[in-house]
Amino acid sequence: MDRSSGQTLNHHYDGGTIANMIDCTDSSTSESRSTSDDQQHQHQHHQHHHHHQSQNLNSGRILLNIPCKVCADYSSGKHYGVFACDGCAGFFKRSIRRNRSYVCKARGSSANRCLVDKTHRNQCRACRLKRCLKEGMNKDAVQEERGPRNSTLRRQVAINLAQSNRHLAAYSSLVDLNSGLNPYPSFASAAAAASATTTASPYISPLHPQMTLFNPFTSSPYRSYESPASSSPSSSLMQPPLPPLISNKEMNVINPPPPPTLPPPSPSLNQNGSNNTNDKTNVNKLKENDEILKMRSSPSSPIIPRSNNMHQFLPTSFPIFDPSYINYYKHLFANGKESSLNFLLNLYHQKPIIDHQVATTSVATSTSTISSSSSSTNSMHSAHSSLINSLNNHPTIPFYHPAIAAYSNRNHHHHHNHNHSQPKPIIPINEKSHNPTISSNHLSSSTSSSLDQWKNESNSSNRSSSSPCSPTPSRTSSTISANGQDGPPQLISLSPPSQSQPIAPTLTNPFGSLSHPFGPFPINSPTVAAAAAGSMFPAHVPPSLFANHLLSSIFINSVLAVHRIKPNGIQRSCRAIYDIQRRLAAITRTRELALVYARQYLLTTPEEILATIIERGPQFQFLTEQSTLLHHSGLAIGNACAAGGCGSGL
Amino acid sequence: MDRSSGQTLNHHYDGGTIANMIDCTDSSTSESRSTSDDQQHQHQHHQHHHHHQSQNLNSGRILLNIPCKVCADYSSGKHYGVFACDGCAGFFKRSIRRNRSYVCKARGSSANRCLVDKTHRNQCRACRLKRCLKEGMNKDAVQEERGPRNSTLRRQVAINLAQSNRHLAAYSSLVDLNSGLNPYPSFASAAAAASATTTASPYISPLHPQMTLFNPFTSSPYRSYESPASSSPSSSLMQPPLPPLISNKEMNVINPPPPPTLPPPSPSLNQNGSNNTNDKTNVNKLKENDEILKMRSSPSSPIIPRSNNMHQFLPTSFPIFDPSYINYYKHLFANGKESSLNFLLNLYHQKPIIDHQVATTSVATSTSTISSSSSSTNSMHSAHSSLINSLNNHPTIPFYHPAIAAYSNRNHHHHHNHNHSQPKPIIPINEKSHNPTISSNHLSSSTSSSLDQWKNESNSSNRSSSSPCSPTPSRTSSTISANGQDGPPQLISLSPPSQSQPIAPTLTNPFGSLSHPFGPFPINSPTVAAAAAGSMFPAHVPPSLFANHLLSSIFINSVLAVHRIKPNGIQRSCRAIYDIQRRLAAITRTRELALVYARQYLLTTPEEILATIIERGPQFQFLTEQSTLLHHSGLAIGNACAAGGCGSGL
DNA sequence: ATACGTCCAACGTTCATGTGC
DNA sequence: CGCACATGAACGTTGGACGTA
Ligand SMILES: [Zn+2]
Ligand SMILES: [Zn+2]
Ligand SMILES: [Zn+2]
Ligand SMILES: [Zn+2]
Repeated sequence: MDRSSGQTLNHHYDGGTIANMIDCTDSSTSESRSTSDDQQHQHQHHQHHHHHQSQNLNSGRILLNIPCKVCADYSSGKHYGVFACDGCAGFFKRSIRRNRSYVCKARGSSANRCLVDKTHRNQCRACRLKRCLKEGMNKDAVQEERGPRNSTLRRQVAINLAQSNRHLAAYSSLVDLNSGLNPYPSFASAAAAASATTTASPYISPLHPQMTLFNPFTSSPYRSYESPASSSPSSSLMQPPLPPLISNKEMNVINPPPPPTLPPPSPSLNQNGSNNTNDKTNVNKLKENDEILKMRSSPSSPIIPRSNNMHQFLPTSFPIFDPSYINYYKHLFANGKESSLNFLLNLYHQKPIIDHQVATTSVATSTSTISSSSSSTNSMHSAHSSLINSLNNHPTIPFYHPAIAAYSNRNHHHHHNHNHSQPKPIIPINEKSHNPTISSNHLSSSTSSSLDQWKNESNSSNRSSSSPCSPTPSRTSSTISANGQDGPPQLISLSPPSQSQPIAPTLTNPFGSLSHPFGPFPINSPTVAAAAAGSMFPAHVPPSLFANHLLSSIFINSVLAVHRIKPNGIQRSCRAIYDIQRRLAAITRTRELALVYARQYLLTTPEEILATIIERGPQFQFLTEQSTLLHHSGLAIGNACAAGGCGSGL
Repeated sequence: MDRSSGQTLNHHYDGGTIANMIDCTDSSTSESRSTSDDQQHQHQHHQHHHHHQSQNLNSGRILLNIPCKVCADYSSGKHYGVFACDGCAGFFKRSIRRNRSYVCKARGSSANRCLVDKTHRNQCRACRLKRCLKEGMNKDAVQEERGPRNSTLRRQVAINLAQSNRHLAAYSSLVDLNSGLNPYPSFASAAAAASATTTASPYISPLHPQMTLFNPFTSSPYRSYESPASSSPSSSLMQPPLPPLISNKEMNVINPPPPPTLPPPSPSLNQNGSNNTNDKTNVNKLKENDEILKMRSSPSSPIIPRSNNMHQFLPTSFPIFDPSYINYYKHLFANGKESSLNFLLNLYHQKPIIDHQVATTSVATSTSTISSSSSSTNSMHSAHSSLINSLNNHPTIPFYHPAIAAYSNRNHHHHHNHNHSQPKPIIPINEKSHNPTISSNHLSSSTSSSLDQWKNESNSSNRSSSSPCSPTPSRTSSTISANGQDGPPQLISLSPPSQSQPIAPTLTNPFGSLSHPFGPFPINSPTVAAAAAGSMFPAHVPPSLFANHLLSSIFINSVLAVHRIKPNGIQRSCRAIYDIQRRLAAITRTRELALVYARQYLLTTPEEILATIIERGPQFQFLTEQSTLLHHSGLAIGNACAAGGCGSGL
């Protein structure tokens, strides 16, 4: 086993030959550690009773009090046989794996004797590596490189479609096909369609380079609500600096570097440049080269000039499902990954039935104070403006975001000189709001074997003759009536419809729910973060994609209310999402990655999402720790999947 | 370290056929091995050359000469139906359990044809999994995730104990100590008190041996509601066999084998018996011997005759906290298990203030159809009977249990001949019920620095002079009024107080909440399991002890409503818990371990818990389990503890 | 004993950031 | 400045050790 080759063993177990041998090799410094292994063993056991390990305050990272044998930094455990810090471990791994050989630049008597400590360890690679080897780091413990964890996306879709095809066939056998239109198109055709346009994604299209501090999604109507974060330090509390809201990767997508910088594909790999020193670099170059070739050879990827009109490259329609089959969609989402695959595929490959008749999502309290664009042709954007509206005005919106909790626990991370002697109260939040899209009124249909069980009962009467995916909704203005309840349709049932309780500005809401005591600008209210921090669990978040992420959840549920979205709508939605992100980020001082994912959900083709889901499962990448967390708890698989992530497709 | 054993193994097999084969394949890596191991290898190889199975010297690991059918490494026996190594077995388990799907990165003709052997098995997970399946590994043999082991739970408690001192110190500096009574007893004194009576628990006291199929907690008043599971096969569905509800361990506690079987402590360890074949057994024997010695030498552990009167050995009082500081307790619970340990300590070591005036927990719908013993002297039991009552009657109880979800996902696992061709509907549940103990009406107090912020505002007027842990509640009959709301006190606010909506027997609950369409006997209703299966998330479970386990959570919250419990109450509570367990187990066909833990919580004294901690404390105090748990989680410590712990105090 | 399980140290990758050219 | 590469903190994975029925 590779692992077994750890030097560790030698040092620890034999106490004799090998350790002595190694110690003999480096007699100069080994005095402090020739006793080292055995004595250190004793020492460590002794230390166990004291402060053997110290935890980083800001993260789950554990650092031991044992110093790195190379640089005397805090080690994070044994690496390659010795106690070493992460940096030295990584350095050793990279050096060994790439077969690097460094040369000390020092001359004279100080040659090869550079000081290697925490602050100087990067000064001389040669001496650092020498020190690593001298301290006994085991080359053989460096394993071979493994494959990438997630792959380049679109290519692999077609590979796995056959499997999904069988899966879907089981469903399609249950479907009562009328009008000859298969509501579940076979994956073979889907694969063909996908492969036809593969790697030709126009969504990786450039925009105008803009100020990074402003909303990159062109002129937002919400800009008037932007808090001048940099201009006005009027807030009473000194706040940590706002992190960048958009990652470099996303910024490269929406606002890429100058397009003609694609290097010409190298005809020969060995001529790739002067700094290729080994094979591995060549392999990487090969991959890059392949990518470049693909992008070049893709039939429909011209060199797109910079433009603000990103939407011209978006798909012309983005059909969403029939709300009368909302229960079936819920089932698909609840069933985990493979079903959401079908969901996404159906979502993309079906023709929109409700062609130009776009549902307008009506919110209970639909006086949009923000949106100037709640036009009926853009229901997605309307949903999002209502989302922001709710976020601003409504007292009972479930206000959970993990970053907020993280914020209140880590908020003084960057500012050690603040007074944080008193612990922040962690206050649970009792939420009263419910998402109607996950209400359950279909318990009785569990025994029926056809897809009719998934029909929304309130709408099934006038839709029984239509195909599940080609319905004509009876009323287009209310797309979600999850409870089968008559009355005003609600996108997000944030409150009792009549609002019998006035919104108390104080905190003693008799409903017990979190009230937003601020106005429409909740940015600098510290109570929000403190309050939301107590909500450890997402309250009524459906077990779907975007679970655990409230705002993404709201987003995805608002998507369910949309029948179509046009490119313009996608852009506007991104704008809205960015606005939400900025508001939240102003509170939490984090990047609010969930909303980045929400944008990516919009800006990514379903094929891309599909490929990612195939590879990673429906989880946020940064949330997989939760599944690890749940791995230790007693939850079952489905729960772990749902609770652990179920995040955005990308 | 332990890992070194792997290397040893590889080397000592090198002379064999398989090793030669492997060495031929990857000569590069084997050549680079240190020469120091070669001698060892020769030696061991000679030793074990002709044995079919060999055991590593350093561990009990046994490797066979049969190669892994997947990667040709040495197998350690059959895993999931085929001979496989540990790595492939674990990989298969993880992949199946997490429902992963991988995509081979290879292109062209070599796609999905990656070499899978010992050294390359980690290069392509897709091909590895494919190979696993091809070789016949059985997906169905992968079981569900189990809960954390008891030892893990103990260690976590130990870790949290170490932290709680600091945590509590931060609070105690803020506490205005009046009457000279430190409301936070130092852990040193607590430890001393615990160690004084350590392992002398009279609670490990025998009972009458009873039928295992009946409730071992004597005659339950709920027995009339028991479904004659074995006698009446009247249920339409053939159900899988009910697992044993009580582990052998627990049964030994409550109903032990004949008591005088305590063996005399062996004076010499080397004479321990004939079946000690190695050191490991001797070590275990040493531990056992030590235990026996301790039990014998404990001053107050007489040989207790079998008796039904277990309660005579229970503590006479079981004081619970002041409800006026309920918010503080909530905070403690929200902060994770470290705080809940304080909870336990405070809970036990404080004198009951409300001495004989036991609070009666009144439930909103308090017409107990089950309990014949809702006497005022047993509030704990009353809480539990109301729990059962709610479980039976109430439509809006958050009905989540991981085992239920697990059941519906795999319910036909053991019975292949059932028809399960149609997929089970997974139906999300929209829950309306809220746990009042985690309601938040204390947002405004986040900036106050004293413990007064934790005071329940509705009760704080007449309690401001009392110590946080020694209050005199103003009204004893309503212990929890979490919202600061006047009106009927609610233990678990399962419904709107006035019940404006009649409980609809159908499924079209306008509230969108899960209704129990069955009567008071929900045992054989398949819709319950199906419906509850959709509830992936515990709705409003506080992030406390027993998080993720609804019923335990309800239990622990009901504890908050109890000021005292008498031995009789503990027994009756165990009865009630068992009843709940049986009902749930009838649905889920699992053992419902969470409720076993709940009983242990009752039957174990805080001294026992503490003694275990102290006993193991120095050993585990600085271990890295928590770090590993937290290492991958972006959550802060408290959250991770709360989310990952979810266990009973023991 | 076998074959499930969990646990966790020590591997791995990923990617924002830093640094030198 | 941009580019290319190195760095290391933060997660994810693996498999040997050990618990349990
Ligand atoms: Zn170092
Ligand atoms: Zn140097
Ligand atoms: Zn194998
Ligand atoms: Zn492959």
